[in-house]
Amino acid sequence: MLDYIALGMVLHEAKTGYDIKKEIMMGVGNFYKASYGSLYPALKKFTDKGYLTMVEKPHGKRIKKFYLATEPGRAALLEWLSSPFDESLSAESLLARIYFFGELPKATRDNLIGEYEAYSQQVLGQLKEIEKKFAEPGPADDRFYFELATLYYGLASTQTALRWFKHIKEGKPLRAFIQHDNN
Amino acid sequence: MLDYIALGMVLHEAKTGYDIKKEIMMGVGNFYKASYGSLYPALKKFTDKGYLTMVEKPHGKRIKKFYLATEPGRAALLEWLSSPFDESLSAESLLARIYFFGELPKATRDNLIGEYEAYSQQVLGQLKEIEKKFAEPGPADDRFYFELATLYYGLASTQTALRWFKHIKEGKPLRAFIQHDNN
DNA sequence: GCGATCATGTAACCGGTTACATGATTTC
DNA sequence: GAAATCATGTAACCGGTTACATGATCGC
Repeated sequence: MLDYIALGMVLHEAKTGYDIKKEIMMGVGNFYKASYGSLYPALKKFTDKGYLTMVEKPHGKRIKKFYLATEPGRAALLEWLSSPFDESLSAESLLARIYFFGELPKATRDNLIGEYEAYSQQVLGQLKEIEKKFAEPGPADDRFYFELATLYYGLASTQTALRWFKHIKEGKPLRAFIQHDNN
Repeated sequence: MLDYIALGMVLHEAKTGYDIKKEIMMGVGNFYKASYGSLYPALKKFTDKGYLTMVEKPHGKRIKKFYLATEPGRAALLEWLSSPFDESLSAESLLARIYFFGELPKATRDNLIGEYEAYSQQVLGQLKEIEKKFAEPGPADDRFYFELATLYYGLASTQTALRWFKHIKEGKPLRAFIQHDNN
């Protein structure tokens, strides 16, 4: 996953490993962290594979290594972005893909977001099933309070995800997605 | 992490590895998945450490192994639950801990939830800073649409988390946390 | 000149997954 | 008696982190 994220960061501009890490922190750091211990080997791997080119530029007494995506690299990224939804994909993986969705044709990404949406809808249904089972007795809210609390967190997150998918599929203005009132 | 989650699942009742896996799926499966390839070794590790007892019960031609937390095991779990917040903790790790918060005295857990809350508040501030930078120009919402979209997802999730922390710290009824209207 | 930060990497470790292996019990 | 699922494990692998090692450049 880190390998593709790094690749995505150098589609349009050559960057050093150091810069790529900063870019990752700023761009997807919200839900994904990278360390040099995995980044540099990943860059080497994708360079060996032909997905990246590396050019060395002297900078004073030192040599900086600039990485840039090749055409096969770009193609590989698009394929990664377009690969069909699979239940084993983590939320972070989905978010990382969507980060680069501007690279995909609208039809493709709408289709993919639709898949994510369908799955979230399914998860929501499952969580609601579980909720029903526990909520039935009525006053037994005390015992299992925290066990249930995490379930409700899941319900809320899934609802938010669903709302977000719809929002970005329709290309609505982003600021409208969140509440700007309190705090 | 799996080791502690498994331990938490056998605080009050002895279960087989197979049962523990099902319990994990039902209880925290929402945000955490376990596989046998990690579960069985984890059970062995904590049994060797004295955190779990294992008793074999014949069942027809076969022997089932039932695991149950020991007193040191319970103490270790409480210590894990109580360990102070640390930025490197994942959201899943936090949720898993909170799942077992019913085992902690109210003062301790309120204090911990307060720490989580403070950190989320800080994250929210950072995300809002980034948002401000991008939102400033005004009409440049088209380019970087998906890059920004993940930022707004982060903003919404963090807001939800904050609302949830406050909700459960006050012990409010859980059903009141989510919107039951649409769908 | 000093501290921050730029800059690149390696080695040991770690928590986990996947695939494999095996077979008993239950349900129909 | 077949299929589902109960039940326990191992071995190879994998994506990553942590700690270590090293040194140059920039801003003050």
